[in-house]
Amino acid sequence: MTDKKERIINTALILFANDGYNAVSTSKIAKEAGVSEGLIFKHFSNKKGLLDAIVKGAECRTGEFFAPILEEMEPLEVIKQLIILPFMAIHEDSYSYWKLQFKLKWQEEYNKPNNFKPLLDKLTWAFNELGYKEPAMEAEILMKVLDGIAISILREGLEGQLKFKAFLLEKYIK
Amino acid sequence: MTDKKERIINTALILFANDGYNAVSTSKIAKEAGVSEGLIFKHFSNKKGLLDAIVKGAECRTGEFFAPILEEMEPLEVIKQLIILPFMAIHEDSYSYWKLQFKLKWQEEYNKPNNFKPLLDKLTWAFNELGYKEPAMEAEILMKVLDGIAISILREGLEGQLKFKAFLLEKYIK
Amino acid sequence: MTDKKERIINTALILFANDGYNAVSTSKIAKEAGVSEGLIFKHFSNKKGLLDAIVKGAECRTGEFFAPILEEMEPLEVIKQLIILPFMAIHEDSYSYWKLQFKLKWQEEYNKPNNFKPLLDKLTWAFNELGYKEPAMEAEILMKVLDGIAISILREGLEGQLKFKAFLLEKYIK
Amino acid sequence: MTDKKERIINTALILFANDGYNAVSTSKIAKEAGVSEGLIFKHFSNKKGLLDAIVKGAECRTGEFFAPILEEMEPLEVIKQLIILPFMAIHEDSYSYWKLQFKLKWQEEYNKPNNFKPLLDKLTWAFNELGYKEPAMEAEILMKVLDGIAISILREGLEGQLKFKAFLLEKYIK
DNA sequence: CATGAATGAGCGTTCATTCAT
DNA sequence: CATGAATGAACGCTCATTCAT
Repeated sequence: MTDKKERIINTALILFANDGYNAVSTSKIAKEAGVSEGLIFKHFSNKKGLLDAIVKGAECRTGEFFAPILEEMEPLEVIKQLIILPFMAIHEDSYSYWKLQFKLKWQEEYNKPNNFKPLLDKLTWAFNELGYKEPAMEAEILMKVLDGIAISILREGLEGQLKFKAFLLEKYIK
Repeated sequence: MTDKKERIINTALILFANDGYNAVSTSKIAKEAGVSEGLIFKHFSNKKGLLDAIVKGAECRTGEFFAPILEEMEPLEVIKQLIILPFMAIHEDSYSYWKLQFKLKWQEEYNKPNNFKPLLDKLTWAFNELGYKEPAMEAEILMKVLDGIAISILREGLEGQLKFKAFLLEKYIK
Repeated sequence: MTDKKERIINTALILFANDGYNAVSTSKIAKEAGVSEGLIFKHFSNKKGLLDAIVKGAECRTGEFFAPILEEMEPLEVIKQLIILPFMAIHEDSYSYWKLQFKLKWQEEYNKPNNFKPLLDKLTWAFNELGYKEPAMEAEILMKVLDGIAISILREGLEGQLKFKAFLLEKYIK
Repeated sequence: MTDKKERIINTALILFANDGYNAVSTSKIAKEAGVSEGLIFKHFSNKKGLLDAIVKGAECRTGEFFAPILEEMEPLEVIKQLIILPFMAIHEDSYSYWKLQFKLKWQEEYNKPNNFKPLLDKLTWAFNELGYKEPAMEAEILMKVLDGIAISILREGLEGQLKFKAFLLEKYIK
């Protein structure tokens, strides 16, 4: 991957995450990245192709966070690691990746397969192992909470949400 | 309010909710509403002004749903009514209002003050009345769950989420 | 039809006829016509739509030349009028219309139905009435000659071809 | 001539003939020919230079068809061979050469000297030898017919035009 | 109140061409 | 000889907005 191609991806990621895919023009990306506009299309064919390349790259990075949880065989540890996931994963480096991810959810036309399904299944398994009466529903509820926390972190920063880490760990892990 | 002005608002609401504010052109709104494009600007001066008018109208309607909860003085009843709120509020008539509301949350440029703050405060009060140890945090958590449910209803329909109503009522009301 | 709309059509006709449809940009048409580029698309939706409007207009004008021939019931008169047709029809006013017509023939993608078929049929009828052995072939041959003359007129002017009028009339009408 | 250079010429010829010079991009030629786009400019400096190379090559090939006619000293044989020329020359191998040739006639900017002038002169000579009253005009008329036949062959295939071969031979050779 | 002709800036994209390797 | 990254100008087209009527 050439330097300029990488600069396009990085610039576009940040701009897309901040302003939304539609609101960012390819000319702005090019200008910001210090590249000619045509180069974007040489490398990615489309504006959409550029987005795809970004998302694919992001999936690799987020996958790294998911893998250890999916492999964990201790139910309580699964729940614990899932609770602390949003607090660990959304740091400076990957902030834009996550923000883009959540923004795209509201972009009807960009219907990528649900990224979080494997985590939900694992969580259901954990609740089941622990003898919860309604493991599937417990899992979905906790996921909604963590989703909400992630959204708040992305919008208002980490600090305001940190209190929930201890609270949820206490509630679910005791 | 003239007939045509109202038609513009109603048409734009539906289009904005479905396709997003940026993706809908004023020309499409005019065509769909059966009015001239110029009329939109006579009435609302801006495309943004049209959005503001819609949001203001929406706030009135959603406020009607919030009022009885805010006036309720029985803590358990507050929680109960809040839990069933997303299942009651998001029906055909107001579906577009809510969808637009949630979509706008992700448009950075449209940063209206948090609509749900009064509800959150009331919920905190209720949990406090009921002797919960961390009423503020309990309230925020429940709000995040309900937020997540509302989002799912808007994206996938009511049916898949109905199960959570009973589950949450059982959990919080016993 | 507004003044500007008409100016767009007239300007585009001349440019298309001279330089070819693909070689003329909408921005050039707008500039030459003294109009904003956007207006072209307001009136004709497409660049292609503009071409269609021109061709439709041209068909009316060329139809006026064809009608009297198609109604003529005297075989010799049919042939005579057809021979003099290219010399009469391609004058200053309609020069661009014909040039465009012939140019579009080589534009594979623009496959309009054969305009000259009715004339060919009438000519075949005339040759048949006059007792020619192979009226269909005689008609096609004469049409090819007249086609060739029209092409030469469009490319090199009327003068060089005028001699053929007398020659052909002598040959076919005696 | 290197293999790749030849591949560029052959590919471009076919593409130009089918889609027209302007409609074919250098990138498409490169892709289709399996070479890098830069190589086209190394060899021909311009897109126009590539076209020139093709046309020059084509002139050699078409010249091979003209030579025997120009050398023929029997008037009737000249006419006969000229009549059958379009039916002989436009076969699979050289189809694209002729199609391109005729297409370029309508590109104003590509005004190459009339290729067919020597043939016309020879034909005039032949008609003169045979005692025709207006040999020059007879020659031009027959050339226009053959031109029209060539065009029809290129656009609709050989079959529909074959009938004219016998008809014209009968008419001119008896 | 309402229309619709008209605009100008910007969009995503294509293209012929250059140049370092 | 050959590549392919890179460019800049132009393209067809969309858009929010203005204004005379």
